[in-house]
Order: sequence, then C-alpha cells, then structure tokens
Amino acid sequence: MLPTSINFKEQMTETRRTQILLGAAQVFAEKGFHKATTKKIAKAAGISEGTIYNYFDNKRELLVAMIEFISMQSLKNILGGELPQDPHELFTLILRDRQQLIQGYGYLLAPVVAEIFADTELREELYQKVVIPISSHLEKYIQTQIDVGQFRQLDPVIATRTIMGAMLLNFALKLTNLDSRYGYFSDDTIVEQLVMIFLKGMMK
Amino acid sequence: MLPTSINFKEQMTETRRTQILLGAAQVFAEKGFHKATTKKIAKAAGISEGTIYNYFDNKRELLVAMIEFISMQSLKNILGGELPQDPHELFTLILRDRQQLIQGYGYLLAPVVAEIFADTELREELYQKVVIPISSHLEKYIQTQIDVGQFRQLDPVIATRTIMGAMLLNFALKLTNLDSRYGYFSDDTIVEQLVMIFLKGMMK
Amino acid sequence: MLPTSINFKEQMTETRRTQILLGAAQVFAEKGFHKATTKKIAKAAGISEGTIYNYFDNKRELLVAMIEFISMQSLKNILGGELPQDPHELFTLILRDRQQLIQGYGYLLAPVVAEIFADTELREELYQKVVIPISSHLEKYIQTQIDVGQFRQLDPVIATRTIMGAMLLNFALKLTNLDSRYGYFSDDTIVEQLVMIFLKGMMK
Amino acid sequence: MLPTSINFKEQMTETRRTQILLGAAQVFAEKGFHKATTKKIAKAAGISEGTIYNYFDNKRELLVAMIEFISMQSLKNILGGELPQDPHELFTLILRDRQQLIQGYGYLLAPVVAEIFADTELREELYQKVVIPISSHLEKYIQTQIDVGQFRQLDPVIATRTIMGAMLLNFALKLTNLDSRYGYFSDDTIVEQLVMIFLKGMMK
DNA sequence: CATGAATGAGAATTCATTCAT
DNA sequence: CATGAATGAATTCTCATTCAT
Repeated sequence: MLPTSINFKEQMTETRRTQILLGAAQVFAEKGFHKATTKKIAKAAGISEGTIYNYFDNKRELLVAMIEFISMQSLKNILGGELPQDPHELFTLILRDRQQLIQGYGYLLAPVVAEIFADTELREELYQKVVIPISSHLEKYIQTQIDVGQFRQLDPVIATRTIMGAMLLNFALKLTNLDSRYGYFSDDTIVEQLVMIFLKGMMK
Repeated sequence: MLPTSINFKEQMTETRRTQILLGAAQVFAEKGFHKATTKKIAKAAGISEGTIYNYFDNKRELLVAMIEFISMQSLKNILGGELPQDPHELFTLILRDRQQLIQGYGYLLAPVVAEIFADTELREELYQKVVIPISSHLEKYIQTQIDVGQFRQLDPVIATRTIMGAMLLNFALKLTNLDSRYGYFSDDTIVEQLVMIFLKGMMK
Repeated sequence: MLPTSINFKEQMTETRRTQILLGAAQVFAEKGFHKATTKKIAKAAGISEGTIYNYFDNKRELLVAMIEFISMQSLKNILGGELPQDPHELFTLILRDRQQLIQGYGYLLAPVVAEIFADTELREELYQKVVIPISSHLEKYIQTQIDVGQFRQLDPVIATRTIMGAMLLNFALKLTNLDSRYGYFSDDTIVEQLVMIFLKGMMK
Repeated sequence: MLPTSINFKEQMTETRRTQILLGAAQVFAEKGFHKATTKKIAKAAGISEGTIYNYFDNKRELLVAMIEFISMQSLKNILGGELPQDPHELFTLILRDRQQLIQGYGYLLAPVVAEIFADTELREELYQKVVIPISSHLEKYIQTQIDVGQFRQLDPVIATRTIMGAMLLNFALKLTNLDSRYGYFSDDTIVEQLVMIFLKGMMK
C-alpha cells in the first residue's frame, strides 16, 4: 500500500472517531452518561450503533475518549507554543485557557462529571488520562520557580491542585448560575482575583 | 394499647429505617447511585428487597433520605462557639473542621454528590440550603479583614469559593487515593499548605 | 360449649365474612380483580390484611365468594316463596329479578366479569358455583312445561342459556350506556320485549 | 439500494410482526392478558423478549395489534353478497356465520374480550367499530319484516341484541366446554334451536 | 383471632453489545 | 467497514401470603 493510502485511511479513521465523539458529547451533555443510550449517540453522530463498536470498545471507553478529546482541545494551543516564564503572565494564560474551556465545553462536561464522581474505576482512569497529564506541566513550572527562588517552599502537587480546585469551583459557579452573585463577575474579574491570590500566595 | 407499646413500635420503625439507611449508605458509597442495586442494599441492610419499599417509596427517595440523615449528623460540627479573630488560627480551624467532615463522611457523600450534580433542582436546593449558609460565615470574616485593612482588596465571594474549591479537591484527593502522592501528605501538611497559600495570598 | 355460644360464634364469623366480602366488592368494582390489592380490600373492609386469610384461603377464593354472595342475594326472594306457574308471570318475575340484580350490583360485577373470561379455572369454578345453581331452576321449569305440553319440543339447557345470554347483553347495554339508544328504553320495556320474544318463541 | 432489497426488508419486518402476533395470540388465548408473560410470548414466537419491544411499544400495544390482526381476518366473512329474504334462511345463515367465526377465532378473542371489558375507552371504541356495524344489518332486516307485517311489533335494537346475547352465550358454552352437556349438542342443533325460538318469538 | 411487617418470587421493560448480511 | 435487528442479562418495584406478637 502506498503511504498516501495509509494516510488517507488513518485520516478517515480519525475523522470518524471525531464524528462519533461529537455525537457522544452532545448526548452525554443532554442526558448524562447513564441515560445516554448508544442508539441516541449513533443517531446524533449520524452513524449506526454497530459502527460505534468499530472505533470504541464500549460505552465507557467512549466517555473516556470524549473527555480526553475535549480536555486536550484548547490546551494544545498552550502546550504547542512557548510558555511565558513570568508567573503572572503564565497563571493568567493558563486560567484564561481553562476558563475558556469550561465556558466552551463545561455544559458538555458537567453532567458527565457527575457520573465520574460516582464511579471509582472511571474516576481513576480519568485522573490518570486527563488530570495528571494536564497538571504535570503546572507542577513542573512551580517546582522550577521554587528552585530558582521565585516561589516559596511549597509542595507543587498540593499547590497545583489548590489552583485547580479553586478554578473549577469558581468557573463552575460562573457557568451554572447556581449562585446569582456570579452573574455580576466578568470572566476576567474571576481570573484576576484568582491570579492575584495565588501569585501572592506562592511568591516569596 | 399502652404508651410503651406505641413507643416500642415507633422505635422499631425508626430502627428499621436507620438500618436500611445505613445499608444504603454503604452500597451507595461503594457503587454510586446507579450501580447500587436494591438487591445489594437489601443484603447490606440485612433485610429483603420488599422491605425497602415499606419504608421508602423508591430508590430515589432512599437517596434523599440518606442525604438528610448524613446532613443531620454532620451539621453538629458547624454550630460551634466563638470563632478566633486571628486569620491564621481561623483558617486553620475552618480547614481542619472541613477536613474532618470530609474525612468522616466524604466517602459516603461523594457518590451522592454525583447524583446531585446531575439533578438541576436538587443542585439548587442544596446549594442554597447547605453551601451558602456555611460559606457566608467565611465571606463575612474576609470582608471584615478587608475593612480593617488586614486583607487586600479582593472579592469575598470569589475568595471564599477559591478556598472551598481548593479545599474540596485536595481533601477529596487525600480521601480517595486517586493520586498516590497524596498518601505521603499528612492531613496537617495539606491544611498547612493551604493556609499558607491563602494567608499570604489574601493578606496585605 | 353452649349452643348459644356456638351460634354467637358462627354469627360473628358470618358477619366478618360479609364485612370482608363487601370491602372486596367495593375494591373489585373500582379496580378489577388484578389491580385490587389485598391491602386496599383490607382497608375498605376495615380490617387488616392478615385477617382476610383467616376467612378466605386466597384472593381468588375471595372473588368467587363475593360473586356467589351477590348473585344469590336477590334470588333468595324468588327461591324462597312459591313460584307462579303461569309462564308469562314466571318469565316476567325472573327477568325483573335478574334485571334488578344487574341494576343493583352490575357496576360491581362488570369489571370482575372481565377477568373471569380471561381465566379458565376461574371460569369453570364460577360456572359450577354460580351459573348452574341459578339456571337449573329455569331448566326444570321449562322441562315441566314441555312435559305438560305448554312449550314446544326444545332443549331446556339451550333455551335457558338463550334467555340468559339475551338478558345479560341487554341489561349490560342498559347499564353501561355503551349504546346510546338504550337510554330511551325503560327497564320494563326491555323486560317486556324479552318476555314477549321468549314466550312466543317457546310456547306451542 | 435496490427496490427488491427494500421490499425484502419490509417483508421481513412484516413477517416478524406477524410471528410475534401469532405467538402473542397463542399465549393470550391460553392465559389471558395478565397471566401472559412477555417471556412466554417470546418463547411462543420463537424470539427473545427484547425483540418484542423492537416491534411493539409495550404489552398493551401488542394486545391492541393482535385484536386488529384478528379482526382483519374475520371481517372477510361478513362482507358477503346478497342476503336471503326468507327469515328462516337468513337467521340460519347469520347464526351459522357467527358460529363459524366464534368457532374459528373465539378461543383467541375470548381472553381479549376480557381485557376490553375492563377498559372503558377500549370498550366504547370497539362497540362502535365492531358491534354496531355488524348488528345494524340485522336491525334493518327486522325493521323491514315488521313493516311488511311478517314480524310482530318489537324493538329491532333490543331484538337484535337478544339474538346476539343468546348466540354469544350458547356458542361460548359450546366452545369452552364449560358445561359438559354442550358436548352433546352439535353446532347445527344449537343453531336450529336458536332459529326456532327467535323465529317463533318474532313472527306474527 | 387480629395484626401488619417482612418476605421474595415475579414481571415488564431497557439497552449495551454482537454478528450476519 | 457499515448496518441495525436480535439478544438476554439486569433492574426496579409490586403484592399475595405468612407468621411472630
């Protein structure tokens, strides 16, 4: 077979995977994991039920793949290019990026996040596949800043989760209108407040 | 019938309810709501499936009753006496308290939290009834500290959620062993790290 | 034990049986056999579920007993006294009596009759216990009339069922308003028409 | 896709529906609606339980579809050619026809009739759609005979139901062996007896 | 005898997954 | 590879019946 043919095939496969993933995202967002039937996912993706199983082992793998797909989506931009070394710039960049992700896909992920909490195995799989890859960059950065004496002596693992937890809750509240007061905070305000707290909280 | 007889009956009913609730809590904690079958709950409670339905209308009501039951248990911790004014002491106290709560009941509530997220109405009800009352104390304290010039100009609402989000994620990770590295952090270490970051992050 | 005591006991038993039967009738009428739960029957009868089983072997026996009870109700009056020998008078008397029975209890029996059709065993039990005892009187009368030369040579069994079938359908239609035209027929009209047809149809 | 392929698919679907319908008819006839489990129906149809739900929304829809199916089959007998004018011939013809219908499908319809009685809406719908169209022919005939002075002054509506009720009960008893004595009556005997009674009962 | 809590066998229905076409 | 009909395990909830009090 010719290389082009292989590429074509691979590309087709990738396209089809993405097509299914987007269909799944739509239905998962509407129904949550358990109430999302493969039949509906197939319909939303414009393919047949059986085809799903040519690309994913089972429904659970589909969920994992979907979350991976979405989580990595915008982070590519960041990980691709050069990261700023200035802590203020970097924190702002990361928080903005995550904030946009949640703004853009949060409504998709929210109902699914629910199910994840309830499922031990799923939780572990996603922590390994999604959370760790993303957070390790931040951990390393914090460690570096500690080493060069910019940041105080703190644990990079805890510090990273501290930022992530704070970020998640604030962005979630902004997204869901659960707390009416978040209606008055602009996205930038929230990012600024968080950056301020964590910068001062971590720098010497 | 004699009053004692009536009391006995009522007591039996209450005992049986609690028995079922504890069985349910056990299975819900292990499996989450969906994977917790009535069969398993019955077995865990040491009664038959049918008996569940003599005390609860359906599986969902059982979940709600369980949340109520747990909430009653934990609310005691909150309604304490005088709060210290020193920020370091206060933050440490609050974080320790929350940490104990999560340590004590988190494994029970985690899978329940899941179902709550998936249910808009329940989510709102519980945010109003549980989250806001608890967090308002912290909000007021932060506002006071800002007013007296101890804390920098920051939004108390966002700041409070920042602490809560950070706290939740870190304690959850400590609780679940999702991240093996949290095995090496003592509870005190986590609390100290959080207090340090937020204190420095908020004080002038 | 004294006879009076025995009588008292028997009477109590009979009273309790009737009490349950009436409760059952009420619920069967409302819900039909399958949807009538023993719990509801017990409540309607003002006793507990368990007590039902002290007087009836099971729910089915309760149904059978109820139908027997109601069917025999008004027929007692007829079977008790002297029956008129004149065919016109007798037919009118019987039809009026059955008509009153259906008018009075039909709404009770209707939903139950439905279930009977569907259940082979029940059907047989009730045919033996209810239909045969009632119809045998009419059969004998017809046979007598044939013997004395008043009626033509016809089969008394078939003739009896012919009257019963005609009666049932007409009275049922009058009762249920299934056919709006039956609203214009008085009870007497229907009885007269039936008597006329069958009298002329059977007499020489 | 080719037209033949489409036809093949449609045909398969129809065949499968019929297959399920026949299985259902068999079990409904044997057990009645309530005691007919989907498991038994599936077995009788030679398919799995789940497949039933690919063709029918629920058990009730399956019942309705079965009634429709049977009705279609039997309606053919009715839409015949010219009816004889002679009362004796006509009555004999009609009774024979109905008798054959009941003989052929009665065992199937009997348990279904049961459920119909229990359901007010279904009852009305079927009385209008099935009973009235069939009986109106007989009503008109009787009216005509009255007008030409052949029959006595009687109400055609009541008279028609009188024949129908008598017919139904007698044929049902012949069909079901509920009354052992009906084993000795040939179909013709019953028809003759009925014709005799009604002819004499209605003619001047 | 009366009670009513406990029982547990079922029953309808759903849906992820398979596999022949 | 795509399809979608068939599968059947699994699940919640009901309710007649029992039996200790």
